[in-house]
Amino acid sequence: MDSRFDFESSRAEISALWNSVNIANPDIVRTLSYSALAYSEQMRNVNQSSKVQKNSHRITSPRLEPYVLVLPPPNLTGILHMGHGLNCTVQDSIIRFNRMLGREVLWLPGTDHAGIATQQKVEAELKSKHKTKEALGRTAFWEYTKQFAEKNKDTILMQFEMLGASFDLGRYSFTLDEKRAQAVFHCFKTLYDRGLIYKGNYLVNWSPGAGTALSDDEVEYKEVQGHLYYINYQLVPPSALNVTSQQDRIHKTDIAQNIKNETKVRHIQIATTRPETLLGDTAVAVHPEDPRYVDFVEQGYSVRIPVCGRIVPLIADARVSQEFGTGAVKVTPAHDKNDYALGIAHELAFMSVIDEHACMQGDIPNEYRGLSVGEARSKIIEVLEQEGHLVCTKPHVHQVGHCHRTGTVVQFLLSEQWYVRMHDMAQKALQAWKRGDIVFYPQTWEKTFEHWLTHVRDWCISRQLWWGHRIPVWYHRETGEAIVSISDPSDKKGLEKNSYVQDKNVLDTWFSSWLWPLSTIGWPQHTKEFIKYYPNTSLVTAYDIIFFWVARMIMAGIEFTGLVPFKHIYLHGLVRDAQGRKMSKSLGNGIDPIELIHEIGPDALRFTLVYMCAQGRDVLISKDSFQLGTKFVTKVWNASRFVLASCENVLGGSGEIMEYKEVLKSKHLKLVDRWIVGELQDCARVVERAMSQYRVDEAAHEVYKFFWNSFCDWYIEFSKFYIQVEDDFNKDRADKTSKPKTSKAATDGTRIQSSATVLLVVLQQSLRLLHPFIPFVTEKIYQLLQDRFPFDSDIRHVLAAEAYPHIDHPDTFCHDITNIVLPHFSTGDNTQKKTETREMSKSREATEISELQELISELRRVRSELQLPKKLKLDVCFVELKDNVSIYKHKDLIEFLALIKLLDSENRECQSIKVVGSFFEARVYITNDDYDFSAQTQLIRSRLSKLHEQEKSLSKQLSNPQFTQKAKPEYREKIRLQYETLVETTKKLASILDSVE
RNA sequence: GGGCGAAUAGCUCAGCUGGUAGAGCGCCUGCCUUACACGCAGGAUGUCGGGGGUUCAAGUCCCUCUUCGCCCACCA
Repeated sequence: MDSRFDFESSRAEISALWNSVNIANPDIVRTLSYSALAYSEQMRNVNQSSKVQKNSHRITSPRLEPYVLVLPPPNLTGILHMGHGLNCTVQDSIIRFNRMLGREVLWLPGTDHAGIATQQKVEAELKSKHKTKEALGRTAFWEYTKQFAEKNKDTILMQFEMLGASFDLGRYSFTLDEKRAQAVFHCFKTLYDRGLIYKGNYLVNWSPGAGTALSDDEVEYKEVQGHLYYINYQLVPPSALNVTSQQDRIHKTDIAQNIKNETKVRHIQIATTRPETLLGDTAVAVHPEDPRYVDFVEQGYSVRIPVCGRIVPLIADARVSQEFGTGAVKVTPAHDKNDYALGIAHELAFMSVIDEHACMQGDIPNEYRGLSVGEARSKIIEVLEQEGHLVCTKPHVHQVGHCHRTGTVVQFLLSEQWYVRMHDMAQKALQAWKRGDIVFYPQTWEKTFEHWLTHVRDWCISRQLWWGHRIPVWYHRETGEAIVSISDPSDKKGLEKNSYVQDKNVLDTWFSSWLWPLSTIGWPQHTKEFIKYYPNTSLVTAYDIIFFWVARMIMAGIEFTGLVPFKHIYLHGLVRDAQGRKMSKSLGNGIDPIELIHEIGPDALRFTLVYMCAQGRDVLISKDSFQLGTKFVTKVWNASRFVLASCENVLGGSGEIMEYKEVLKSKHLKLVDRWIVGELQDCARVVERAMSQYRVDEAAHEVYKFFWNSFCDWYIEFSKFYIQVEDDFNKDRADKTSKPKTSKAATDGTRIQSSATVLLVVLQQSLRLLHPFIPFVTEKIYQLLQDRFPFDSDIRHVLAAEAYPHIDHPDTFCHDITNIVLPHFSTGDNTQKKTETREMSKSREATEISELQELISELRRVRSELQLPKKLKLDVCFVELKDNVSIYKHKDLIEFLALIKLLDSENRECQSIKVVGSFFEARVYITNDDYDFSAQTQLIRSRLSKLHEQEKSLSKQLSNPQFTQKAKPEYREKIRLQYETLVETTKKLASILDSVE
């Protein structure tokens, strides 16, 4: 075995192993132990699930519901980015964890056709080939795009496999496939029949870049440094107007003469950021109480628009702010949201002067027709300046809507579109949330969710695209009658074919995505799958699509089934670079997950992401961040390598392992064995609690700490003593010391073997603990472990299908190669008394092990601080040992790990220094070196000053009567004990200082 | 304008229900100790953004101010 895990060569092999047992398919009964060969016989009928489960060894418990999760379908526009990497990793960790808990797990994958984004990409591709979609025609374009999507789908699924995603590919869904199309149609028809879908001519957000209308949510407002142009509009007194022309005074330019005849030409000044829209102005509005303009309004003045000379009314409306600009606003009802509302209220004319390409059009002076909005703006400013209408220009920062897909500035146009009425659905969703049917993790998002639903507006669902679900509405060629139908209704109506023509537009992509939890499991049919898996357990996604997707899914779920689509929503953060910027191609700060997998492996990538995914926070990473995962995976690999090699050495190969079932009785287990098992179980418990709260980062932290600090730093080091006892070190010591001591372990073969076996078991269990996060390396080791020490003679166990170590499943803890019953943790007996004894003995042992660790650390510290060479064995003698002789039980272990020799009596012949701990005072002899004691004095001094400070604060606290009266007794006692220990330690240290000086 | 969040070691961040501050990286010292130098053993480092309050006790709860993010809405 190499000292680095060769993930490149193992990845495919392990994926193949998982595939061979179809790990992701919930329809297969998994006995705890898989037989790859026999797996096909385990296919079961869903109907018989309960029966089969009962007979299987699987730890599936009836009290556990199935765990159901749908993958947020990635867009088929390209390849996966780091955000997908995070999303996938988090879900897979949750899924693997729940699978190992014995739940029936369904994780359903799929992809999204992403209407606008995909069509954009394809059109760009066509453009580079000097083609257009129009030249291709709708059918050919569709086929072309389909192929494009198909190609990306293959890449994306391969990438998911590289990440280790254990979703059920057999249930792969695509938002645009036949089944999903059925669901979309059913949805449309139902909503239409319920009166929740309507068509109308309204002001829409129009993306000139994508050539389609957008929903409000697809518009991104960005701050833009623009200008505020102050323009004089000429005031026209009613006398100048021909009374009979009041009705159609717009376009009347022949009254210009009348105006000229007025002696005093007066102006009203307006302010605008979009002067080009003045061509579409059909009024000027002021506040009804604005003293500057109130007279003009009352007297029925009109206004003459510069450039085009049109006369429009001066209107009064309370929505106009007196404070902003000049208090007078030009009104362009066809191209501005607020003006649209004014236009409706005052029955103004709607003049469309901007077309769908953001070019000027309509009833405007010829020289402007066809100019782009930008060109028109420049030209109009020029003309206004020449004609003296432009008063001034001021810089102005304002928010401008941009198409969130193409980035082009959104225009507001009048257009006929389809809409979904949202209000009632939103109310139902709010009620469900208030009832607690749905819970957000972290909960902070609930307010955002509530706010959006409370203020939701109708959803524009039609898109002027070709790639998507065609709107299932057919219009009669002559009568215009509209029929909702998936295909030409002519036949059904007994009419000639092609009597109807289908709506040209397609539906918003989200109109299929919002059905995702429904459509992927059979809806609108009430299939068994649907009944079993709906509602899903949870949804795991990034917070940026809470409106687009999450809120809408909830509404759809409730609208169509009366139930929320999932119970938990875990919203994780976005992946950003180390400076907190979004990863993007233009910034060049992106990290390609697949490239990185080739570099560091999937486990290192996964572990880092999960470790850093703190709730409610974005994940800021640079390439350096991944060291964390890389190092951890290597550590796991090497520790396992050591365990395997050592155990092979001690146990001598695979055949013998079976005998150890007998050997491993509790009486052979040592303190350190029980300790590490306890640590492992504690860790598993914390992981379970963390995972149930979607605190994946915390779970990762815990397993990291357990594996590295407890298992590697302590337990493996302990075990080296028990299994490597007959090495040179001990021989050396035996030669040197007057009283040679053969280790107990060395003389007791059974004990070595049991130690090795426990080591194997703990490793095996640790692998299970780690597997949800780093599946590849752990699975690889699990297989290697079985190569040498098969758990069962005929069955090859797959780690991904093993049981998670769990305190509540004692039988699952040490199964297979061991069946050892661990005295403290066996739960066979639950009587109160026994529990107490167990707890007491657990705490006594906990003290023992922490004292052992403290002593070893202190002795190591002395060596390190005094810079004594490692090879120098130090003699140590206890001067004082606080009511604890049990430490002597571990004499050999201490000597081994601290590289010392414990003497029975004080040796006064050479120099020595004292070491003080919380429960001991010892003398360390420095035999064969001259040693400068001043260094030690220095160290003691600095330590003393710290202790004194602590002592002071504790004593202050203890002498406070308030504290003694009010603090919790347990805490008071704790502080008192702490203080006593501190005083004692300080005393000892002080006396050492005295003796040295 | 409304909402949410963040300010903790040089850097990036943990710190769940109040009990006397942690990790990784970086830094210093010593080690290539036959699992691992992507390592081991030690070590240093913090007025927990400022101010006030509640409490025996506040990084943690409340108020307030400052700075910085994000989301939503928007006065043209």
